[in-house]
Order: sequence, then structure tokens, then C-alpha cells
Amino acid sequence: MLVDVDLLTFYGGITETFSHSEVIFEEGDAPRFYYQIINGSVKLNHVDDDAKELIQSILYKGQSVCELLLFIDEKYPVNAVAISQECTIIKVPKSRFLMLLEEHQQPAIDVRRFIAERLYQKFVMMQNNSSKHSQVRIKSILTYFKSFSEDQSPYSYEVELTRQQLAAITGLRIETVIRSVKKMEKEKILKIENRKIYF
DNA sequence: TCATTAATTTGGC
DNA sequence: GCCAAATTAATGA
Repeated sequence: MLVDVDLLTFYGGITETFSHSEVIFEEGDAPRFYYQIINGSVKLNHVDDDAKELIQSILYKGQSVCELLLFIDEKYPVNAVAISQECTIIKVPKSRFLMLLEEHQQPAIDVRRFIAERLYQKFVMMQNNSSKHSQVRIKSILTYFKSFSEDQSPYSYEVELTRQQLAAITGLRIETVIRSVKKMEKEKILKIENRKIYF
């Protein structure tokens, strides 16, 4: 957990449960809470004029959601949507959370580090994601998600993202994802077993 | 279990 | 890359 749950509770944290595809906050909303995922996963996305979805990031248990908006005065640039069946989130009012950070050194350090970490990942992904080679884009995303996994040996990571989600993250078409992934299997970059991708 | 819906895959342009 | 159609998996009554 990024910040201790008891501490969050002490500062007014309330848990809330969302089911699959329920919206936690929407693009354009004014940020009013710090959100931390107790259980489940959340996607941050944007839907463009053509109704095409771009997934900005996917967040898991223990991570906070768009915490950077608490430090500036802007509206949310993305939607936050639960993508696990059960998604439990603790939320703390903005002002109280800022108070928490002032009164506690360690969480302040951890949150700062988390933001830096994610900004760094964003740089890396942006560069790879602008590659004209679809395989580079996909591999970069897989590497990123695998980085959360303990086991770093080849084919050990079972990709839980659907091909649609991969397409929405990389900005590629679904068909392109499917065809590239198959090529990558031939090139022994990954393995496919009954539709599941192992990287 | 059957019907419906969503996701995946293939092929043509 | 785009679209349509076929196939398969997941979901719910």
C-alpha cells in the first residue's frame, strides 16, 4: 500500500466499492479526494470524438489514482473506471489528505516517489508508443506491466489485459494487436496458450 | 441449458 | 489501416 490504510482512515478515509465498469470520477470533474485502491484495478481513460478509447494507465491494488491532481488546481483530464469485478477504494478528502502529508514524513516521501515513478514510466511509454513498429509498442507495454510481477523469467507473466485493452493503450487497432502478437509468438518474444498471452 | 452479448480472429480491400 | 463476417468465450435468464 502506498499510504497506510489506518492512517488514511484516521484522516477521514472512507471505503467505497465499485463493480466492473463503474465510474469513480469523470473527465472534467474537480478533484476533491485522494483515492487509493484497496482491492481490484482501475483504468484511466479518455474517449475521443470518434468514440475511440485511449487508456492512459491501469492501476492496481495499493496504488493511488491521479493523486497528482491534488497538488495543482486543474480538472481531471481522464475518467477513472473500475475494471475488476470488485474494486474497493478508500478516499480521503483533499484538504485532510494534504494535512496528512504535512504531518507525516514517510507518506509524503512515498507519494512523491510514486508520482516520480509514474512520470518516468510515462516518458518511457510515450517514446515507445510513438514507434511506427507495432511490435515495439506492444512489447513496451508488456514490459511495463510485467515489471510489477515478481518473476521476471521468460513467459512467466500471464497478461491479464484483453487485446482490446492492449489496443486502447497502444493506440493500435485490435486486428493489428492480434496479428503482431502472433508474429511475436513466432519470434519467441512471447507465448500464447488458449488465447492467453505469456510474456 | 439456451439465448444473448462481448471478445477474438480471419480475410478482403 | 479499415470494414465485415465468422468463430469462440463469457454471461445471464
